[in-house]
Amino acid sequence: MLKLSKTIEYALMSINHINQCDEDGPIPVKKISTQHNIPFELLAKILQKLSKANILKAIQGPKGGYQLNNKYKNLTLIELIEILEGPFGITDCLTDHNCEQITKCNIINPIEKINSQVYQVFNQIKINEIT
Amino acid sequence: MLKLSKTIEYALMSINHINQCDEDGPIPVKKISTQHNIPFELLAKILQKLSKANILKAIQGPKGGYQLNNKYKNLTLIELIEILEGPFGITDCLTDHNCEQITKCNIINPIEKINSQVYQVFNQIKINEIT
DNA sequence: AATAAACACGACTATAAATATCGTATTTAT
DNA sequence: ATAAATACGATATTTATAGTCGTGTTTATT
Repeated sequence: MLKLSKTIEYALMSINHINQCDEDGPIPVKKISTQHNIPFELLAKILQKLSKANILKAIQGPKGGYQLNNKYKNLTLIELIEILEGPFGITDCLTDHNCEQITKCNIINPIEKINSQVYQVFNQIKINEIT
Repeated sequence: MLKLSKTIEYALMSINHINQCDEDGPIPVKKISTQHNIPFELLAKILQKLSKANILKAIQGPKGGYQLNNKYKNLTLIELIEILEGPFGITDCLTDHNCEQITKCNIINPIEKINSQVYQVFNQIKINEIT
């Protein structure tokens, strides 16, 4: 509970990997997946999402791979999470509105307080600064 | 991902319920579970844990139920989480140390930073104050 | 003493979300 | 033309959470 998903971990590892790479050329998924022991197909999909969100730039064909886009420099943790997993919320009722307890819920206020505090923390964390 | 578990939600609802109850006598699980549409057996277990941790006081026999203990007044969210779910950590590697990526992990520092920030937030949240 | 209303608790099952795999298509450097 | 790469929907597997069941214990009330 309250775990960062593997998806987020793999994304952070990849961004960090690409960022710290000496070579200038694009980095293929294969390199990242073997070096960090991440399932290839799974990682491929994650990087595709980041590419669609313009965090990474995809280059196809031989000698292709992924590069960091400028947009990455301002990327916050909350943005990364929402790109990969949709709207952020520490309970389902904050994003989905299908709650068994809704009629007699007596903790919606505390939940919202906690949620906004976590949101704030993640909103202040820049991927650029922590990796 | 990064969801508060139902366990925590149910615990918060119960504490809040007991706290706001007009009657002075102990509140039986049954009342809380029916009023908030929470599975009885599940809730029973949660309250048993809180009782073992001296957050609640259990009173057995007819007219029994649960009352708040004084300890509840200083209870933080992080304590509640750890009572009900064990050591807090936003990744398994921070608590379990069985990680597939351990040899080539390049994000342990960022992970630890994020973890300690969330920990701090939860450590400052007093259940007493938000409910 | 008998009864019934409550808590105590280990073992088990079900469900949903996360994780991982598979198959096929597309792009492009050489 | 070929091979190395991304693109992506569909499916399968795994895991953690959520929920159920059965049995036992305590104690107020009669």
